[in-house]
Order: sequence, then C-alpha cells, then structure tokens
Amino acid sequence: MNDPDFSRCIRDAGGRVTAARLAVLRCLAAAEEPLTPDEVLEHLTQTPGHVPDRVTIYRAIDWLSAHGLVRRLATVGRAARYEPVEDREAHAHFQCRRCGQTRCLPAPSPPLPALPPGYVAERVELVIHGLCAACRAGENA
Amino acid sequence: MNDPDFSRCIRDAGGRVTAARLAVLRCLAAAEEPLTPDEVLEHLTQTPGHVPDRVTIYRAIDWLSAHGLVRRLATVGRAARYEPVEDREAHAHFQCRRCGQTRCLPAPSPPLPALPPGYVAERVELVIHGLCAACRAGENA
DNA sequence: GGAGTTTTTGCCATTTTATTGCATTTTTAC
DNA sequence: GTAAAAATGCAATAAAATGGCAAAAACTCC
Repeated sequence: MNDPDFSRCIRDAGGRVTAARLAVLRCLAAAEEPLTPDEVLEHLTQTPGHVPDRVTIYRAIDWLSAHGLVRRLATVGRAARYEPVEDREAHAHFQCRRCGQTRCLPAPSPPLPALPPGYVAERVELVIHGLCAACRAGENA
Repeated sequence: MNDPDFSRCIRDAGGRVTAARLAVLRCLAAAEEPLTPDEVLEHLTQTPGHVPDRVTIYRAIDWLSAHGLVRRLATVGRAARYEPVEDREAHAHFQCRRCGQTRCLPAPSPPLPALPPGYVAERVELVIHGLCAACRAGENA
C-alpha cells in the first residue's frame, strides 16, 4: 500500500485526508506487529516530518477504527493495540506473557461457536498466550 | 465450589488464606461473566461482610492470577477482566462492541496455529466480537 | 486560486485503570 | 500466646484514555 492508496481509503470513508491520519495509517501498515497509540507516537517521533499530538493520534486511531481501516485487538496488556485492516489472510495473534510482545501468526479462521439467540458475530479473534523465544530463553535471568 | 475448597486452593498454592482472597475468588466464581477489579469491588460492597480496599483487590487478583486460580482475559474494553480457572469445558468469549459486555460461550478449543521456532503456547483464547441481543435491538436508539 | 464552511488539531485539564511505598494488621508456625 | 512472615489499607503516583474549546487545516464552491 502506498500513500495515494491511504489517501483514497480515508477519502472513501468520508473523512478528510489529514497528515495525522495518513501518518498513523502508514505507521500501522508498515509495522510488523500491532502497535499501541504510544508506540505509534514513538515511531512517528523517530520519523522525519510532522509529529502529531498524542491526543490527535488517539483520535485518528478512533476515526480509522470507526471507519474500518484499522482494528482494535483484544489484548492482555494494559494498552490497546491496533493493526491495519487489509485483505490479508485471516490470522491469529501471539501474546508473550513475559514481555507483552504481540505478533501475528498465520492461521485459518477457527470454527464459529454457537451464539445465544439475537447475538450477531462480526469478527472472530484467536489469541495464543505463551512465551516468545527470547523470554523462554531468558526466563531464569 | 464452596469455601473450604477455595481455602484449600489458596493454601495449596502456597499462600495465606485471607478474607480478601477468599472474597475475590468467591466473587469471580459466583459471577456468570468475567469481571473487572472494579466490578469485583462493587459486588463485594453490595455483599454483607468485610469489603477490602481497591488496592487489596488488585493485589489479591494478581496473586490468584500468578498462582493459576484466576485468569486474565484478552479484552477490547479498557479494564482487564478475570475469570476463575476451573475444570470447566474449554470455552470462548463474546464481546459486544456497543455495551462492552463479555460473556462466556460454549466452544471447543480451536486448532492451534503453528508458532515460530522457540515459541511456547500455554493457552488459546477465542474471542467473538459482535453485538449482543439488546444492543442489536437498540442500535438505532 | 481565494473566501467561507466544516472538520480536525493541539493544548489543557480530567477521568479511568493500575501500581508503588510504607506503616499497621493479620496469618501462620511453633 | 508469641514471634516471624505475609498481607492489608491508605496516600501518592503512574499509565492510558477522554473531553472541552480556541486555533489551524482541509475541503467546497465559485
């Protein structure tokens, strides 16, 4: 995805194309893992160009999320993590219980459990909890 | 599960049996849904008997969690939610995107995705996002 | 391309959620 | 019952997120 694409996504969603939204979307798309709002800010700080305010990043993420361009993940850590909604394969997430790292795993969509009457499922999320390689090696450190 | 059981669980885990730990464990076990620490406090406030401090509830939950009696769920909402670790069937969780309600769903364990080398999986969590019956009905309200 | 309208931003303050330090109390072993 | 260790309560603090409002930016129309 390049910038014109990002701009069009935002425009198509009915919003204004602003530096903050572009930067946030670009940052999340470039990241290998889902990021927290503060991590997005950190990345943008280390990148040439305009750095939006922290509150603006929260609002940009909220907007992107409300318009389906970005997705909030269920996380165990304190801060919410977001990833871009792309036409990628369905995938799961791994969360390390020691360092909190969250990363994407290739995985097919699991079977959908039966819901109570009247409930509607919109998305299925699979989270694997465990230890990453580094934490496993250093657990006794 | 009754109180003597709770006491023994705590003792077996190598901790002291205190009013706060018992109350928190009893509360989580009695709840139909996973609760946040503040919800636990609220429940305990409405219950006859000693009401522990909020911080004590956090610490009791941390201890119970560290000793495998209680489990922290991956959530989309802001506050962490906990449920007792019992010998129940494996189950999934439903989260309503509108009201934030989290409830348990019967579901078999989904297949485990392949992990990167060195990674260890300890638990698999399945989260269904969507709308609960009430929110679906009242979405235009 | 410039004026006018609407949306978005930045800053400040505030709320919500969670954690830390330390003196006091409670639990447990003996 | 007493002593040692662990847990609690309170106050302060940190971390994560939100709300209000004036200033700035993006878009529309001509």
